[in-house]
Amino acid sequence: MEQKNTEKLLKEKLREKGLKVTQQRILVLSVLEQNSGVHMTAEDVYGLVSKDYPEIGLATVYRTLQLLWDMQLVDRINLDDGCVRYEIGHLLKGNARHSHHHLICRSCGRVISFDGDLLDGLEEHIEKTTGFHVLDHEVKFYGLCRDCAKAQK
Amino acid sequence: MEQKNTEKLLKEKLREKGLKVTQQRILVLSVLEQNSGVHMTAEDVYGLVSKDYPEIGLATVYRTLQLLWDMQLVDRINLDDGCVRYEIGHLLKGNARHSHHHLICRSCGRVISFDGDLLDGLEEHIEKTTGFHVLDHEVKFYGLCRDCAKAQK
DNA sequence: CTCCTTGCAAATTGTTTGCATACCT
DNA sequence: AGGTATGCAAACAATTTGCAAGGAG
Repeated sequence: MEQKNTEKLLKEKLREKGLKVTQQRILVLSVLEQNSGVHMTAEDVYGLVSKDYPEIGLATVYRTLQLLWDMQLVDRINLDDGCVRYEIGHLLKGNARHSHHHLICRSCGRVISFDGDLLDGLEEHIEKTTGFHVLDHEVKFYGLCRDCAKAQK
Repeated sequence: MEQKNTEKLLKEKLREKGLKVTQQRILVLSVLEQNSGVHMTAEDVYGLVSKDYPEIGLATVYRTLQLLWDMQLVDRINLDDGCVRYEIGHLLKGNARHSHHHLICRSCGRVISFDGDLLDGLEEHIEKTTGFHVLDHEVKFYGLCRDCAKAQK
C-alpha cells in the first residue's frame, strides 16, 4: 500500500511537533493535492472535503489550512477578493521552490497565473543585505490584461 | 498660493472622470501624503482626517481610498493582518515608479520594508510574453527576520 | 437644478474563538 | 489516562451598502 509522499510528509511534520494525525488533516491536504494549481478558499476546501467526510466543520478547515501553511506544506495567496486562498505549490514540483506569480487585471478582475521564478537572485540579495531569511514569496502584478488594454484604446 | 502637486493631480483626474472635488477627498490624500512611507489602514486615515474634519464618516474614507487607488494615486498593500493598507508611493519619488517590498517574519510578525526595484526586467518580460500591461506590483517575502533566525538555532 | 457625494446605521461576510465532547497516542 | 483536536454556535472585525440629506458643477 503506497502512501502519497505529501501525506507522509504531513505525518512526519505533525509528529515532529507533537501534534496528532487526524483524518481531517489528511483530507484537507489531499483535496489541495487533487486540485493543484487551483487557488482554493477555505469554503472551497470545505465543500470538497465534506463529500468524503460530511461531519467536518468549517472551523476545522480554517484551522487546518493555517496549520498546513505554518508547516510550509501549502502556499497562501490573497487575490484581494476578500478571502485568502491556498494551493499546493512547491511540494509537487520536485525540489524547486514554488514559483508562479499572479497578474491581476484592474479592469475586468481576471487573474492570470504566470510561471517562472526570476526572484532567486533578489532573495539572495535580501539575505545578504538584511539578514532576513526568505522562505517564500508572494508576487502580484496589477495592470491591464491584453483584452482590456486593447479595449481602452 | 501654491498648490501641492498631488492635490493638483487629484483634481485633474477627478474632472477627467466627471467626479467632484470635495474637501474629504483632498484631505484623505493629504493625510497620506503627510505620512508617506507609513502603511495606513482606513481607520488610521479616518483618525487623522477627523482632526481637521470631524464630520467625516468612516465609510467615506473607505470609498475615497478605493477611489484614489483606482485612479492610481496611492498604493495598496495587504500585510495579512486582517486589513488593507494604503500609502503614497510613486507620486513622491519623482518619475520613478514606486518600488519597495515587504519582508514579513513568520515567527514574530514584524514587517520590514525593503527598497529597491529589481522587477523592471521581469515586468518587461511579462508584457512581451503575455500581453499583460503591468501598472504596479505588490511583493511580499515571508521568512525569518535576523533575530528570529538566530533564536531558532 | 441635477446628479454626485456624504454620513449614518444596518447589513455582510470571511475568519476566529469558547467550550464541551471525541479522538489520537 | 492525558492532552490535542473537533464541531457547533456565537463572537468579531473589516468592509460594504441603502438611503435620505447635503453639496459641487
